[in-house]
Amino acid sequence: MSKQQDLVEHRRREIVRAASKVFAERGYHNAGIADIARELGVGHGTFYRYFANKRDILLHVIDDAMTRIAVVVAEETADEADTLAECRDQAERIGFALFDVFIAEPQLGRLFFIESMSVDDELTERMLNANDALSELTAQTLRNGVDKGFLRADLDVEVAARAINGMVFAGALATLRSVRPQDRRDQWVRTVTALMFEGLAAGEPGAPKP
Amino acid sequence: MSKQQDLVEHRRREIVRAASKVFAERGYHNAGIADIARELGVGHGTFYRYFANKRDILLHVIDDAMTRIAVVVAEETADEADTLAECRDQAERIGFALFDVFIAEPQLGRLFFIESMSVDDELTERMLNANDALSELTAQTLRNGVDKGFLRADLDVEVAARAINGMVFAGALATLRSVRPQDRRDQWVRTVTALMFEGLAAGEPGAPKP
Amino acid sequence: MSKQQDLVEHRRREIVRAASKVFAERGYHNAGIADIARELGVGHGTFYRYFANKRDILLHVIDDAMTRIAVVVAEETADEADTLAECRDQAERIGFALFDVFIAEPQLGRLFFIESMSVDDELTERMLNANDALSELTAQTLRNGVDKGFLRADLDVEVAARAINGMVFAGALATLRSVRPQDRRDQWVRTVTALMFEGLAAGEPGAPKP
Amino acid sequence: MSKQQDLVEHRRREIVRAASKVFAERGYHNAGIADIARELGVGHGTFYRYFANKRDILLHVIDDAMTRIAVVVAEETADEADTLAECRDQAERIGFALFDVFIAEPQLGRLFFIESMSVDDELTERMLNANDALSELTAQTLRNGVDKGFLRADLDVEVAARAINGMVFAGALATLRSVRPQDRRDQWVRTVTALMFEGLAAGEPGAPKP
DNA sequence: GATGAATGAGCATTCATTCAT
DNA sequence: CATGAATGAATGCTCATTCAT
Repeated sequence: MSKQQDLVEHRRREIVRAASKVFAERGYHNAGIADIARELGVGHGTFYRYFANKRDILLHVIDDAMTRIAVVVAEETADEADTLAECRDQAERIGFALFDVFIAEPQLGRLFFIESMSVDDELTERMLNANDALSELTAQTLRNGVDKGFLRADLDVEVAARAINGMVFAGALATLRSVRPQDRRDQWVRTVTALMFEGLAAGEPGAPKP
Repeated sequence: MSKQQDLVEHRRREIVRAASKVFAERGYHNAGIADIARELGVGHGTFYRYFANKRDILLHVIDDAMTRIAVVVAEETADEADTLAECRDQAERIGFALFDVFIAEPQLGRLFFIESMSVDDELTERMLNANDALSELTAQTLRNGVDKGFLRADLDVEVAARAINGMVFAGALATLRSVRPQDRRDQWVRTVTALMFEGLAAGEPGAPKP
Repeated sequence: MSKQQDLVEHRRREIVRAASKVFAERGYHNAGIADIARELGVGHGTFYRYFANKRDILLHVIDDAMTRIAVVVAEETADEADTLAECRDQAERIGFALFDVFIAEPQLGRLFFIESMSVDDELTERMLNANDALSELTAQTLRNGVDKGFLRADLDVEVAARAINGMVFAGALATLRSVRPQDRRDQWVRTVTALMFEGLAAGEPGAPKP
Repeated sequence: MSKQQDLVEHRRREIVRAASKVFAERGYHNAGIADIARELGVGHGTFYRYFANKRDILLHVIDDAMTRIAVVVAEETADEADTLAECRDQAERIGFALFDVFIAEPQLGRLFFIESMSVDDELTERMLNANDALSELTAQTLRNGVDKGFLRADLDVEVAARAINGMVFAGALATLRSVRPQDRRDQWVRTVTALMFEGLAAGEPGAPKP
């Protein structure tokens, strides 16, 4: 009984995995159920035993991707930093972790940023909500820093959070192209962290504030 | 003869404009040639007198979008800043200008970031190249600042440029959702500029560098 | 403009005609859109320019059949008979006319009695309603006869009407099988009319024979 | 061994019973093997141990239905009537018996008249043959009456038999719709019998009434 | 024997593209 | 030049049937 359900769960995961690959490679619209079937070496009728329809598979593919990303971020966001240095370290850790996720599964970026946005309004909305949720995580971290006094008091936390996430996403997208993405990881994370915390300006004492 | 060509060019522009609207509203894959035809009030056979196929129309739609964005950015990037303050002003101007473009044509964001990435590999590649080009523009500006000494000497210019563009894109995407995007413009631009130039850290004298 | 619409109407009729044939020959469920297309010598996409889907075509096929039957029956039912002899004549005329319809289009019987009943509940209901309507026509004729005194006063008009229609349908179904149905027409109509008006019982004095 | 076969026979009957119900409720084409399996609470692979395929099950369902009808009719047709009154009584008995069968199993009508005719030519043919057989039973009864002189000498026995069966079928179909079919039984049988034996014509002297 | 997971033939439907008018 | 009727390739999905367990 439990074995039965394990088997079912295992098969579902296999399908989601294969679909992830195919959707990422060919895109949701250009990929046919037949492609996923071939990828998995099963008959295409088999899908419909595990998922209601093509969109349903994508939904699970996206959920899967989202979960893996959320887990990483949530893990590193759990603890509150008490000093600027801790906060900076935390930011670097999140950066490294996220990069590692996207490097480990090059498909993830495409699924997450592209395919999920081009199917229908409902799914797009869902992704934008997910984006909001991730931004909120970042915002909480920033808010903590503002409250504890080691981040600017006048920071627009929500906007800054979104902007920071935008940098992270740009990094993730950059991995889509580079042949050896891991090489750029340290470079990216360090640069973005520095940009976030110290800004671009050459470090004169007492950098002016608006 | 020249009048002929004007007419043709005018018709082409009309089609591109209508297709922009329809593709942005429904998405490339969900939009049919018939939808664009209806939007324009012409027979759908007419398209094939001006464009080779559906993809070809999208290509021109994207080109059109890209051109409008590039023009704005190039305009503001033309002059070289000589001081940090000038550079900061320039950054703000670019930010405002970009926001204005995306606010004026809410479709633009969707076309540029989403639809253009989910058609086929060739077009995706093209968009990533366009992204590279935009990043290079930003990078030049940064490089100028580094050379003139008012930006950090140790800045990884390429990565920073991409990260900054990522923030800008995040802002553009944010306009996709907000009902009154213009309200958020100043907020965004100021926050991002501050983040870029001064960083998040509360301004102690002599902020530490890595 | 009017010519345009004529063309459309003509095409619709052609499709209904072809579909009638194919549905009658192979049955609704066994017939594919491709079969109808082949019958008509057109591409199967053409259907979907004129009808929403397969069921929609059947609906029109049935409507068409029903109309042709209703017209015949209504025509002959229009006048009220004043004497038994007139009523008998009217019955014979209806019988002949119906037979002629079913003989002329051997498909009609199958479509009307069989295919229309085996698609879905809604359509079945519709056919049973149509049957009710036909029965009501018969019932009116009988009621007229009862009122005028030349039909039994104690006749259960509704039931008798349905029973009579049952005989007519049995005749129509009989044409489905016979190779030369017209040969049986006179036989059937005379026998049924006699049965209706004089009954089976051997002729006691006073019961007129044809 | 005999016990084995009993078990097998029992299972076959269970399946036929369940299939009767499901086919009658949803129609042959709309019913899936899975529906019958669910109805019976067994795995759907089980069917194929007892029947060759879906059509084979229907065949047995129909046979079953036909047998139950034929038994009733044959039972009442066995004895020959010697007088008009006996013949009339016999007709009423058959009518009552048939009605009772269709009332007891509302599914029967649909299976017998509708589903059996819309699967394929071979099965349709078979049903028409069964109809012929039933008509022949009726015809024999009529022939007996003609021979013995209490039915019209000039009766077209074959046609009359079919017409009479048509009335009976119309009654059976009427039960398909009515919510409380038993209420209409006596009405129907009396009206049809009267129609059969005395006709519609107002009673000239000598025409007996029930 | 019983089961139900796997299968793939089969089909309705869509829509970009063509071309006769 | 413009049109839209016609087309058929392409594809998602269903479900009867098989067969390993």
